This record gives sequence, structure tokens and C-alpha cells, in this order.
Amino acid sequence: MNLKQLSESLGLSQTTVSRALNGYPEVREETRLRVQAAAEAANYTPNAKARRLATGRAMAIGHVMPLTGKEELVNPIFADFIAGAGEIYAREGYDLLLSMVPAEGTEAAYRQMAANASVDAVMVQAPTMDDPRVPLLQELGLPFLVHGRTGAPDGYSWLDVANIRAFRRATDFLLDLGHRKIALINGQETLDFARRRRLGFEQAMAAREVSPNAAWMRSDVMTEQYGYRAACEMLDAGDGPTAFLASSIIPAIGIRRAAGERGLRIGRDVSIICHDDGLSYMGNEGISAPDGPAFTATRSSIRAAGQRCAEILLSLIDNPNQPAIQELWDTDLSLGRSTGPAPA
Amino acid sequence: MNLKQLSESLGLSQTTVSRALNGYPEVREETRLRVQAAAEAANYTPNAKARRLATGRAMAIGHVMPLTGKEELVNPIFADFIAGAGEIYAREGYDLLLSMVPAEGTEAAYRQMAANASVDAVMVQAPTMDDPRVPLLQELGLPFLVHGRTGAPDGYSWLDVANIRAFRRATDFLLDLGHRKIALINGQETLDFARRRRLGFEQAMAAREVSPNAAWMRSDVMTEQYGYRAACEMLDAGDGPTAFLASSIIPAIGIRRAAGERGLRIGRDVSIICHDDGLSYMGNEGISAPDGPAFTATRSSIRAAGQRCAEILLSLIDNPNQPAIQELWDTDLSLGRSTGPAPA
DNA sequence: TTGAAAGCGTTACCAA
DNA sequence: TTGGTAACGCTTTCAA
Repeated sequence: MNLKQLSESLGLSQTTVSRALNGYPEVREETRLRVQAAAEAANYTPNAKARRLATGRAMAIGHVMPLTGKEELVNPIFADFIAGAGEIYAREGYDLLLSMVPAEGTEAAYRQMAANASVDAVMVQAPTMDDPRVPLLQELGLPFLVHGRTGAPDGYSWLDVANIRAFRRATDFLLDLGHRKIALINGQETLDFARRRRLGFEQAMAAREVSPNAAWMRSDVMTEQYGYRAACEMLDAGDGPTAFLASSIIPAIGIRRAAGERGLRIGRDVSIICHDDGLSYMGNEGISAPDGPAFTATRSSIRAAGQRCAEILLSLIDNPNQPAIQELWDTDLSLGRSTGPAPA
Repeated sequence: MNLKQLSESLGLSQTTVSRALNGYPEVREETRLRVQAAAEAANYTPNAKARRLATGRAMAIGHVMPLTGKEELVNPIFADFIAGAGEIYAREGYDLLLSMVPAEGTEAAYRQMAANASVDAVMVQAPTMDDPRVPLLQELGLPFLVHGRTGAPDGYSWLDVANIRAFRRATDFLLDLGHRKIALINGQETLDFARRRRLGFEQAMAAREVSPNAAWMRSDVMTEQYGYRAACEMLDAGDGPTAFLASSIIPAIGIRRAAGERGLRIGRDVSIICHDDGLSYMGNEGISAPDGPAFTATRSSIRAAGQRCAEILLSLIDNPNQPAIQELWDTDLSLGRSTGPAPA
């Protein structure tokens, strides 16, 4: 059943039927109802391909996932974020176009998308301090939303979690438990969030006049190896940390392993907290078992972030000239679980 | 630049230019070259939207990822598989449409895709023994390829790894090292591959006349919790297994944790092997650190499987009436790493 | 408030 | 081997 047939069956023109179905105001209400009923009855769905051609809109959003050689894994949070965003896309009739490309190929991927107008907008994930995608997408004139921020977070739209606050809180939580010997297993500081997280950690420590041990503040690509080795070094040096604050679940798994091998029980001898809101897709995996690390960002909060990001992104398509939208989200803290008692 | 302008600039008809560019045989070679050169020079790309309408083809492949409540995570292997498949799709001009939906919503998702013809074919992942998607997609007339097999693997196309052989080999490997007390941490047997893997394990054990301990053969949703608890029980019962063979990396992480907490060193006191080729997307995460579990399916082999699956799927679109294609792949074994010495 | 008709940019059929 | 032209199914402009 297509528009022509439907309109003929109603004794109306295609124009009127189209207008009625698309919510144009110049249709008599009675007509609209009649049309809607008929469309429903005939199980009519407008042909997406024809609509795309006629409107010039792709009715699709692009998600590009860069894969670097170092990455063993994809951030599990990616799935929740996409699930949330995809829900909104589907509701609004948009498709989600995914391309996973080698990191070197991302620019080409975006250019391709722009060239053949296969997407109406793009979601940008895991931004670096000086992310080249921002100027690129501006040049291409493709609407985009950054999940996270770059070093110069102006002139474009983003949604970010309050990383400084999240890490200040997480650190406070450990301090409240009596921990003083806290290690920070952070991501690379070329990523905006890593810098902010360190700041939050430092602020919380300073507020209690606890000086952080420089040897316990690490910053690297967040692999399990990294977490494992860092924890081994710290724990084997004697008088090691009683708590670890990790920037992702991946190194936290390594930390847990290092602790386990030394007979240290998580939640008893050593505490691990990790915060992973999906801003980093660098070698992350995830796990949130009881007795494992406590999280400061939950699956549902990440899904909600995905939804909100999608909403903003879609609104950007319709109003390309509006001022940039910038939203700072507070983290959905779910601490207090298995983080271990205070040291004596 | 569109076809009309290009053809006018060449003094040819749109028809001829279109034919030249699309490799139709009835074009004089000289003409074709001239057209191709002009297209190149003008940086002409056919408008995908118009082409879709004219041909009726969506030029897109659907990947539906069901999310169940139980899943904490997405299989990391999913990324490699998609990256491989996406490479082929991109090369052939196809888009990858991803939808992550709650498990209950998958049927609706497929019906939607079929109804508005938004995809030309569908990739089916993680099939169960009696997967309803197979008859559904047959009913919908949507070409599809199953990665894995259902219990009745006939009448449709699939690509699967030789699970029996993979597990026979992995078990042999452990037996060769001298292990006799081997635990099998398997997935649910509603999944075809889990049954096959058990068979492979049993065959290898039987061939050496080692009788498996029934208490050490587990089958469940592959979460870390599951692996952790199973390993705890086995290790705490006294005279526990010296080696674990896991059906996914997720439970392997739990096993490793249980071992660590008991002061057992992986690769010294206990061996862990896991095989994860991406056939299960149920709560999997992945990790392949040295000194961690050894894998019997590597990232590159999974990527290759993704590529091959994509090739087959695309070929199915063009020849809808050909007999079903069924390919059984051998696993790219990468054993021999950190699996631990034989017990005394 | 409704309708006729002109796009949108291809592909594909039928003639030449 | 090439060209004219009718689809493809919608949206949108212009008239009524």
C-alpha cells in the first residue's frame, strides 16, 4: 500500500493525505482523522526510501567507533549508551548507522558520511583534549554532539558527566572510610576526563590535608595489564595503598587480580572503586560483580545519558543555527557496596 | 554534481553514463573509460538515496543485538566481528544498521525491518537450539545468515566454528600437559554451541580414558559470578581441579579471581583456557592478558569470521534462491601460552 | 482547506 | 552500443 493507493481509496489527493499524516496544520481535523483511520486500517507506512529522496534527509545517525591496535576490547558501556540512544532514534524514526573503523580511518569515515549525506548527524565519543573531529565536523557542516568534552569545550555541543565532582566524591567516600593511602589509576591525560578526574582526586585529598603519594598516581592507556602492573608495584613495595580509585573497570580487574594473588581480599584488605561512564573507549571492558569494585556510574545512568544525548543530537538537526547546547551531568553514585572497611 | 550534469558535460545520456559507471557490459570500452575519468575528475558519487529508491534496495544490513536483563555486558568479540563484517559492507557500499533492543523486542525489530525494507539482509548472532528467528526471517523473506547453528541446522545458511573440535583440542592440550582434573565451565545448553563444546570435552576425556567429574561440569549463563562461584565451590571442596576450560572469557575472569583469592597462581598452580568465538553474546566481556587465560579463538580469527559472514550474507542477497550455504570453520588455536605446567 | 504537478536523482525498459 | 523516458513514492510549491 502506497500513498497513491491510499489517497485514491479515500478520494483525496496525495498531497492532502501526506499533509494529514505528517501533522501539517492546514488540514481539516475531520479529514485528518479520516485519513489516519484509513492509514491505520490499511497498515500503511510511508516508504522510507522515497521519503529520504524527497526530503533529502538520511533519517540516520552515525556512530563511529575508532578501533586502535592497543584496544583489546570495547567498552561494555558502549552497549548501554547505544541502547539508550537507539531507543530515541527508533522512536523518532531514525536509523543508527554504526561503523567500526581503524583509528586512522575515522576522518575518512566522517568525510564519506558527509559526502554522500548518509547520516544527518554524528555522535562523537571518547573525545581527546585536542580532538581533530570537532574542527573536522564543523568543516563538514555535519551536526554533532560530543559525549564528553575536549580541552577547549566551546563552540560546539556536548554532554558530559561532572568528572571532577565524581572523583572528589569517590575520594571523599574512601577518606570517610578512614583510608589515607589511596592510589589513583587514571587514564591518559590526553583525554579530557582523565585530567578532570585527577583534579577531583587532588581536591578531595587536599581538603582533608592528605598528601597523595606521587608514586601512586598513574596515568596510562587503561588496559588490565596496566592496572595489574601498577598494583603489583605498589603492593610489592611494602606499605602499599589500602584503596584504589580506578578510572575504568579494566584496570580495576587487573588491580583485583594483583590483590588476589597477594592474598588480599577485596572489600576486606583493600578497597577498589571505579568510575566508568563511557567517555573512554580505550581498551575497556566491564564487570560489576558484588565483592568486586564499586561503581560510581551505573548502567541505567549510562543508558539515560545515551537517551539524552540522542535527544539533543536530534534537536540539533532541526535547528542547525541554535547556540551550542552544553549539559553537565551529575553522576549517579552507587557507592557503599563492597568497598571495604576502614584500615585500622 | 549529479548524473544529469555529468552526462551533459560528457555529451552522453544519463543512461549511458549510469551503465558505464555500474559496469554494464553493453558500453563501449572507450566510452566507459571516458566516463570514468570524467566522474573521477568531477568527484562524482551517485546519490545513495536516489539509488535506493530506484533499485528498491536498502543497501544496508541489519544487526540486531538483543539485550536481556541478565546481561551485564556485551561480548567484546562483538566489536571484532562487526569490524570485520563492516569492512566488507563498506567495500560493497552497504551500511550497517545496528539496533540494540530488549530481548522481547527482537521480533518486532525484525518485522519492522522487513516491513519498511530498511535492510536487505540480516545477520543473526548467538542462535539458540530452537531459535525462533530462523522461521521468523524465513516467513519475512529476509535473507539472513546465522553465525553459529541452531539445533536443526538445515534449510538456512550459517557459518559456525567447529566447536566440538575446538574443545576436543583444548582438552587434549590440557591432557597433554598432564592435567587430569579438568573442570568445564560451559554456557547454557539451550545454546547449540554449549552442547557441542561439552561433547568435544567428553570425547577428548574418553579418548584418554579419563572420566570427567560430574561436579566439575557446569552449565549456566556465562557471567563472572557464575565462574567465580563455580570455581570457589570446586576449589574449596578439597582436591580441586588443576585446570579449567571455560566457554567464555567472562566466567574465566571469575575463575581467575577465585584462584587468586586462594593464593593459587594462574599458569603455575592452575591452568585456565577459554574459547570464545563470539557465538554467545550473553553477558560476556573479554580479556586476554598474558598470565591470564589462554584463548583458542583470537581476535583476528573473529574478525576474519565477520568478514566471511558478511561476504556470504551479501552473496545471499543477489541469489535468493540458491541452496543454503553452510560453512564450518576450524578455530585458530593460539594455545600454549600461560596455561601452566603439568601437575606433579 | 484541498489539489495538480513538479521535483528528488537514480535505474531500467524499450527503441533505435 | 546508445538514448528517450517511464518508473520509484514521497514532499512541496503554487494555484485554486
